[in-house]
Amino acid sequence: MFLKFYEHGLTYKKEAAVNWCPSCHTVLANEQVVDGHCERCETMVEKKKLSQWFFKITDYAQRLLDDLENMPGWPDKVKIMQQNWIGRSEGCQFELKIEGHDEVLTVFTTRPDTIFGVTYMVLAPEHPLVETISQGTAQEKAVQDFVHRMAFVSDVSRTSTETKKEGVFTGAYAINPMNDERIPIWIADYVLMDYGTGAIMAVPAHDQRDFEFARQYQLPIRVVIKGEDTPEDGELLTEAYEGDGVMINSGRYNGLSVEEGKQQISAAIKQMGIGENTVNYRLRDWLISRQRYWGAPIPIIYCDDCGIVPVPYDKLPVHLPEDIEFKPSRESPLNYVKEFYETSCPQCGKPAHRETDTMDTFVCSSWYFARYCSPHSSDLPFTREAVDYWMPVDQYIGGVEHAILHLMYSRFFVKFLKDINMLSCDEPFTNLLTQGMVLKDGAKMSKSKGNTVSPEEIIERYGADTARLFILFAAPPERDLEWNEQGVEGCFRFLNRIWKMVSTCADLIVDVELPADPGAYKELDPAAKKLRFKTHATIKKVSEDLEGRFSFNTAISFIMELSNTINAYLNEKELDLPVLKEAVETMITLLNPFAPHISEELWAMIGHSDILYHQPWPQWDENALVQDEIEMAVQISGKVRDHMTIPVNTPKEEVEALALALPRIQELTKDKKIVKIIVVPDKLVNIVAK
RNA sequence: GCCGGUGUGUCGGAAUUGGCAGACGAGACGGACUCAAAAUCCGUUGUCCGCAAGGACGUGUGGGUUCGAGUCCCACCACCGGCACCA
Repeated sequence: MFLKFYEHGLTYKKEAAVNWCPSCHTVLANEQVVDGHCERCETMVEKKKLSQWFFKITDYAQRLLDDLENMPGWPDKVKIMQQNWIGRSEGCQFELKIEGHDEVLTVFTTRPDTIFGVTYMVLAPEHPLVETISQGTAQEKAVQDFVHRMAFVSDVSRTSTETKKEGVFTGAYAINPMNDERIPIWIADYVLMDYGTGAIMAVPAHDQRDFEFARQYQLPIRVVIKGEDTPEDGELLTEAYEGDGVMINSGRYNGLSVEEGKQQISAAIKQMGIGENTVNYRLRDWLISRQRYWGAPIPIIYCDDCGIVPVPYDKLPVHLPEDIEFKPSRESPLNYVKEFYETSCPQCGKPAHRETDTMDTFVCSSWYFARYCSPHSSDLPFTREAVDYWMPVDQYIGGVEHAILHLMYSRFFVKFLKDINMLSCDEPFTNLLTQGMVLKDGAKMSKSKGNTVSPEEIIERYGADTARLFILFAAPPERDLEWNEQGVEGCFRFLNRIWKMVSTCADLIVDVELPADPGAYKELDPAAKKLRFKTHATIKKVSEDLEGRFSFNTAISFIMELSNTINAYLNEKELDLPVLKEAVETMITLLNPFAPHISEELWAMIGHSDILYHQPWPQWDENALVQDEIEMAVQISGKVRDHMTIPVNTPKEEVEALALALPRIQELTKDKKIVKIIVVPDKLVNIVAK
């Protein structure tokens, strides 16, 4: 995989200030840094300049974004998180001349309409022009000090909105291409080198960050967009005005709206040949090097003569040495394994050395599902035929914590694999369910918090069926679930009740033959008919809840209801044994996915010698769901006042008449005028009376 | 700050399309069984008024649409999650 990306120019090595976790002793991708802390061990990450391997995921930014539109099977939450992470923004990139220098300064802005409001420029401290333009000015020393200091400030504190912005004048000036004004060039911590061009035009009147900086360093603030009640004098502003309005102080563009201004000024910039409309993404390339032992080796050899040489395909895979020693330095032990490290150059044959960094484990998890489709393929990672048959995955289940890690990396991989013709789907996972976590005392179970519940203990005490039943019953799958001992107890009791109930009636039904033709159930006494209705209503509800809805908790509650109904039926004087048997069998069968062990036992107990798991899922009989009579609610002006039991499909007029004839309704409406009557067939009737 | 999501009894949660809110489970209370306890079984359990029949109120708050709103619309509050100096 790595070589494929490499061949297509999507893998590159570059020196950059990267995220370094001092505790894990490795670098991390942007996605693995949460609030400035390491995703794994929560240590504060540092910045370190290192030469590292990257995957060019940014080349796929637009497609990763666009295709989210066609993924109805994914939760919006996850799609929005990916959208934000990719962070597309449209704007205009253009060049400015620097007074007294040949170099030009390139900036990116989403607000070209505010170009007449530029009162200073800002470069990131790491910007390559910083040294050149400050050289020989009175500011040179101050600039050097500032740049030096910034190199040691962590990204977290630098990019925090809380910390005060800091900057220093470079001594140089740029020329505003629209009005030839001289604009001082500053450097400041609030501009980031790795976004856009690392340089901005500052418009303090219409950008809050620029506004704060300008106020702090007494830089001028010029209003160029007039909102409804905003002052025209920048000195009177209390905060930047970022809303819509009419352009002012902008020469021949005065009077235009923000939208018109954006278009016309970027058109002018393009015409002048100094810039064009561009799109920027917040998404950065994926840093995949790791200084860990565990991980796929990066198949690269460094040769003094040939440089970077990929390991040839016939020498793959590169195996990790197993005879290794972990040193307390926590450096990757691969650096000390000569047999691994030392090798020869595949091109010239001279002694060379291997890359000792390994790949981020997310690389491997980005395509394992394709490998799963053809696990036995030995010469290829997977065969085209197998992936085309199985992929994409119909239903994927995982935690939300992977929303912008695994789930985006995998999408990137699949798109690339499609591009190089290794598979033919656009997306890896058609439907996604983000399941919740199991919590104890309101927190994620973890050893360090000491709030774990050991599965062995639960299984020992209640059995695996109870544990499974509780987990599925306590909350819908996408929600977090609080582990509750009493709830577990409740599920255990439920299974015990069923066991007892089936035990007591097994003798009654064990030899009963169920009629093959459902028509045989026609003549039933009311109690039996009710039970049969419940049986089939339960089949329907449980089937519907499992299919697509994944509503396991409600499915289980319906089975509990059926069990309660059967239990009540057993008190009847006359039992209809086929109906009873059908109900009991159905209950056991529906319970099978949730409590496989006990349901198999019960299945055997009522006389079956085959395995329940092999039985087909029960089908409901629509005829059993047809009721003769139905209870309707009778409302007066939206409030339920009475009920009546009437035949189903009673015509509207009759329902109205019956409702009005009820003594209670007569009583309550006798002094009132009936305005109108609404009948919802077989549900309720609402009499509007004044 | 921006963008999402959620808000229902004592608790976990139902209510799938605007149609009887609180299914199912837990907890609590009362009763049966027991010398007693546990387990089990039966009953009650949204709040308030009432001996009762019944009534009033009730899905975060305030308003709106509708014969009818937990569900739709507007504003606000609280909590959770994501992003956060991205120009």
